[in-house]
Amino acid sequence: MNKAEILLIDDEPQIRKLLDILLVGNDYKVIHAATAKEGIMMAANHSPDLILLDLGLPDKSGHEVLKELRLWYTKAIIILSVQKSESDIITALDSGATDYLTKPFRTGELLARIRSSLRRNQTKSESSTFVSGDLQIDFVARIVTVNGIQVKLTLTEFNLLALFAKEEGKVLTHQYILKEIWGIGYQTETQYLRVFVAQLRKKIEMNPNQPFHITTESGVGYRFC
Amino acid sequence: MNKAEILLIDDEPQIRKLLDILLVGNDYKVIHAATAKEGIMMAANHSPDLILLDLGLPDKSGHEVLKELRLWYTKAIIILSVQKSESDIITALDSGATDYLTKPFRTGELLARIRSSLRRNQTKSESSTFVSGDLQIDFVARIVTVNGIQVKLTLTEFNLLALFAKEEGKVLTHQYILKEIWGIGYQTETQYLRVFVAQLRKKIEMNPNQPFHITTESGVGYRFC
DNA sequence: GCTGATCTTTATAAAATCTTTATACATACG
DNA sequence: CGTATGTATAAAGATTTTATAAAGATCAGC
Repeated sequence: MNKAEILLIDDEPQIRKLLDILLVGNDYKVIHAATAKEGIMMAANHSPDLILLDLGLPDKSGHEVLKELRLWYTKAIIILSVQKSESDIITALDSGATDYLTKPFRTGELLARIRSSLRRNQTKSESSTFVSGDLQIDFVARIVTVNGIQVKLTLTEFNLLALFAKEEGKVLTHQYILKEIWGIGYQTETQYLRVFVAQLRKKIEMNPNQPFHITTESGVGYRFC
Repeated sequence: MNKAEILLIDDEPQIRKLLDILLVGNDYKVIHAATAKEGIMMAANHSPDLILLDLGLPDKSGHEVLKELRLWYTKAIIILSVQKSESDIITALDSGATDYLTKPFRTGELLARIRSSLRRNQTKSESSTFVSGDLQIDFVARIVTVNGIQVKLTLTEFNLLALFAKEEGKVLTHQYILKEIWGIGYQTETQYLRVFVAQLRKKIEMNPNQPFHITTESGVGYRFC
């Protein structure tokens, strides 16, 4: 599981510092922006998993920033603000804020609300994908694409590729692969493996004669990268 | 658009009365429960769009109620509580609460947070209609049209198609589909599935011999797109 | 109980996939 | 160079999986 990336838009350096320590300490990846303009730009470039937005920015009203972000940004936006007026809260929530916390906030509560927001993001699209160069594997949907073009794999071909991807970089012995894909008792049928590796290469390698993803480790097995 | 239905679980009659007036006045349909037991039962029977849950119930801890509800209830649950201790808030949010408001709360803010939660519900769950090329499915009215022409589906056929549409793009295994449509214990009856897929294709595919919407993933299951 | 609709079960042909065989290529080593 | 070992690939054969029709069973409404 990768770290969730949080974009922090706040003009006060002390607050940014404080939150940075808090969030990094809780295993999030944090990126910073000090102004509205910078914040929107970073949101567009990084597409973070969650945005913490201070309403009191120097160059633009936080409500405007929120509206602008919501034109395209669909993940969680939590508002942090010294403003605790009801109208501010209502405006922000109705503009698409996920949550609204007033400063000073309790750090434990902030973390819990971040977890809650991230959790809801996730359930929406839980496609665990693997990417390596031109190759992309979606394990849940069982879709494999090469340069964006979908490739049709049979059951065994897909299982084999998924095994390779899970053990990326390692050398997998013939015996190990045969045991995992075909089961115990097939560990001497290396010819099966050769046939299926050849078929896989034909489907996923740009140039099957000089395989890039699945390389042969003669006498041992295969390596995927 | 139908009125959203809100289940209010609170033992204090005055609060229920107050909230009822507020919510009905804002065009929600409201149902009441005074105890944890009653609340869970009503949630199961009515499947409301949102639950307002008071933590201070007489018969069971609110945290327990929350956990019990979250075993199956996936829509929004907003906690109302006089407890403003941080640990209560954290526990509730981590148990799956959508939001947490401390009493006394401001009515405008409550309404805004309700709107926010309901909005998220909607985008998350499927919109009431699904469109893909020539095919259109109205989940509420249970009507399916192909090129604007209404198609008559039986109960099981419709359930199957709805399941496919909900999980668009993914491969659904035979077992999963059988469990969802026929229930646990039918997971080996793949022949049922084949028969119904063939019937569905005959009804919704332009060219049933070369199916476009429901494709076969041999040895695994089916994919809808 | 009858009727019509739907679901379940059976039978069989067709398609897809997996297994096996055959053969060619590559590399290392005496 | 010739042989041995390991590998790649095509293609034929065997097996599994799937599509479809159609017969039998079940159920609700009249």
